[in-house]
Amino acid sequence: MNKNITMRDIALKMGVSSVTVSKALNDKDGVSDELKEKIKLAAWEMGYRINSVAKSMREGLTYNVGVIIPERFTDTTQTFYLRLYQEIAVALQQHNYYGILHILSRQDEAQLNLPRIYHEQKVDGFIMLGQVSKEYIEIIEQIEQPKMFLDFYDEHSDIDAIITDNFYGAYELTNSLIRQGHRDIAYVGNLYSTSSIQDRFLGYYKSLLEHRLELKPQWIVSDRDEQGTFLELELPDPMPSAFVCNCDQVAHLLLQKLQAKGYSVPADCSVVGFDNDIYATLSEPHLTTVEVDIHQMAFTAVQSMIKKIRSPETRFGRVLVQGKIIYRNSVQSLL
Amino acid sequence: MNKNITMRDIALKMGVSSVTVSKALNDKDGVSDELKEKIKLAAWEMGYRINSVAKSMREGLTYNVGVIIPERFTDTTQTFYLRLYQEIAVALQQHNYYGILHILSRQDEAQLNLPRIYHEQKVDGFIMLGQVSKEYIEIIEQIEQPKMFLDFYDEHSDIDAIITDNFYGAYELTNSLIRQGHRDIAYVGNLYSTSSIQDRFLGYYKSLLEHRLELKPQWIVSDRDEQGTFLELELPDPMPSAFVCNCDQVAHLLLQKLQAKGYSVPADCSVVGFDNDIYATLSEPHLTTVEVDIHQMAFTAVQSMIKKIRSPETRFGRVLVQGKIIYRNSVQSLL
DNA sequence: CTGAAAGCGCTTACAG
DNA sequence: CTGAAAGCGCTTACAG
Repeated sequence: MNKNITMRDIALKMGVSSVTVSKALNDKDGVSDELKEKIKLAAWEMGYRINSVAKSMREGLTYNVGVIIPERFTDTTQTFYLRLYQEIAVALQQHNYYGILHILSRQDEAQLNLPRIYHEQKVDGFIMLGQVSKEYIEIIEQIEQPKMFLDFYDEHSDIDAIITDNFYGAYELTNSLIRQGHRDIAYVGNLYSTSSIQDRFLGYYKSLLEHRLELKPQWIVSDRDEQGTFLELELPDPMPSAFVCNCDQVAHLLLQKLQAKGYSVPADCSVVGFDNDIYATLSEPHLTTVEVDIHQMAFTAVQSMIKKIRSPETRFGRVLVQGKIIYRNSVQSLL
Repeated sequence: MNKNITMRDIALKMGVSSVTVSKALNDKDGVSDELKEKIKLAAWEMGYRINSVAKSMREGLTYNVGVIIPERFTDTTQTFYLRLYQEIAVALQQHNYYGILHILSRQDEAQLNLPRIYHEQKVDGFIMLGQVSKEYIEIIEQIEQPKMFLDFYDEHSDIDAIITDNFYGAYELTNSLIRQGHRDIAYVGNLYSTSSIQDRFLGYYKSLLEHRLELKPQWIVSDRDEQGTFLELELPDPMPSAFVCNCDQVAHLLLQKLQAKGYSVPADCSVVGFDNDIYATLSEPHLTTVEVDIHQMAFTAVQSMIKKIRSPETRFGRVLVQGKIIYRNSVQSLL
C-alpha cells in the first residue's frame, strides 16, 4: 500500500536531512540549486504530498476560512448566498485557502451558539454571510479572530462589512424611472426586515426627495414579516405608475399579482427589481433591475479576510461594491 | 490578549498533568468523576477551545471531506449541485466532519489536474459531484483515499456511486402519461451527454416497450452538445402528444419554444420534466416532474463516506435513491 | 486513578 | 551549503 510519504522518507532516500528536503521543496535558501532539483524530482517520483495538517500545526494557521450562512437564507428558492459562497470558495482557492461552510441552524441562531468550527479552532477567520440578530452579532463580536460581515452590516458594530451599494443602486434605478416620466412610484419591501431592504428604500427615497416628489405612506408595500417570511402583497389604491421592488423575487411575485388582477406590465404599470437573479429573466416581461456583482463581492471579501489573517489589526470598515443597472422590458416610458 | 488556552494551561492551573486533562475533556476512563467535572468547569471558565489541528495531526485524520464540483455545472442557472452541496455540508456537520468545496476549473479538468486538497492532504475522502470525463475518472481512481461519485456513475469504474433512481423515475413518469392515454411520446435529451440523461431515456424506453409502443427516432430530441451546452430545440414533425424531458430546465425551455410556436400546454401538448427544481414551478403551467430527493442523497453520501473513512475496505457499489413523482398541471389526460 | 514519555510531520532558529 | 534540535498541542500506550 502507498503508505504516506513524508519528507523524512525523501531525506532517507537522498541521504540528506529532512530540513534540507523542507528547504528544497519550499524553495528556501540554503540548498544548492542542483540538490534542490534532485530533491524535487525524487519527491515527485515518490508521489510525495505535503501533510498540510503538520504544516498548519507548526505555523498555527489552518488555512481555512469559515463561512456562516443562517439556515433561514438557504431555502430552495434562495440561491443568492450559495452562489456567493461558490465564488468565495473559488477566490479562496486562488489564495491557497479553503472555505468551510457552516449552515447556522435556526436553533443555534436563537440560542446564540457559535458554530463548532469556532469551538474546534478549525478556521483562521469568519465570514458571516447574511444578516443575523443583534444578539447574535454581539456573540460574533466576542470572537477574537478575524471576522467580517458579508452582504449586511450593523450600525452599532464596527466589524468590517462588505456590502453591495444598495443605496446608490436603488437611487439610480428610481432616477431612471423618473427620467422616463414616472411620478407615482411605490416601494415594495419591509423596511424593518434587513439593512439592505432599508438602504434600498432610502436610495429610492433620496431620488424622490431630489425630484421633489412626495413619499405617500400607502406607497410603501410590505412584502415579508420581520422573520423574512413572505406575505401576501397588498396593492395600493390608487395605483402608482411604477413599483420599485427590493428584490427580483418579490418583483416576480408582484408581477404575478398584478397580472392576476388584470394589469398588464409594463403597459399599465412598470416594475423594477434588484439583484438580477434568476427571477429577473424568468419573469415575463424580463425585469429591469440592478445586478449585484457577486464575483466582485466574493473577491473583495476574500482579499480583505486574508489581509486580516496576515495582519489582524487591519480594518476596512464598510466596503461598498458597486452594482449595475440592467435595462430590460418591465418599464414603460411615460414620455 | 486571549492567548490560546491549551490543555497544558488547564493542567498547570489544576495541578494535574495534561494527560489527565485530555482524558477528562474526552470523557475517557482513568479520571475520577469528581476531578473530571472540576477540569471541565475550569476549561469552560478559561474559554478553552480544542485545537483540532493538533488532534488531527495526532490521529492522522483531517475530519474534512472534499467535494469536487466541475465548474461546468455551476453557472448561474444551475443550482442543483450547490443545493446538494449545502445538504452535504449540513450532513457532515452532524457527524463532526466538515466539507471543503473545490470547484474544478475547466482547465484543471482538461489537463487532468487533481485539486490541491488532494496534493496537500487536506481531506480524508472525496465526493465527486457531477460527471467528469473518462480520463478524469481514471485520475480519480488513482487516489488511494476513500472516494465516491455523487449523482453519476461510470460503468467501467467500480468506484461507489450514489445516484438518483433515474431509470425508474422516468419509467414511472412515462407510465403515467400512457395511463392518461398518450401514445406518441417524445424524449428530450442528448443520450450521449451524461449517464443520468441516458438512464432516464432508458426508463422512458422501457415504459414504451412494456406498452408495445414504437420508439420513433425523430422523437428523440437533442437538447445539448456533449459538453453540456444547450442547443436550440428542434420540434419533431409530426408532433407527439407528450414530451418527456430529461430535466426541468429543458422542459422550461421546451415550454417557451412550444408557446412561441403557438402550442398551448397542456391542451395541445403535454410536457413532463425531472428534478423538481426551481424551473418546475416557474414554468407556466407548473411541471409534472420527478423530485430528486436531494436531502436523502446528501445524507446517504455522507454516511457512506464516513463509513469508508473509518473502514477503507467498505464497498457500497451503486446506491439508488428513490425519487417521487410530483403531479402538476403540464399534462392533459386524453381519455 | 494519575502521569511521564513518545510521536504525529512539519519548519524555524541556530550551529557548524 | 547542510543538519541537529526544538516545538506546535494533542492522544495513546504503558508504567506506577
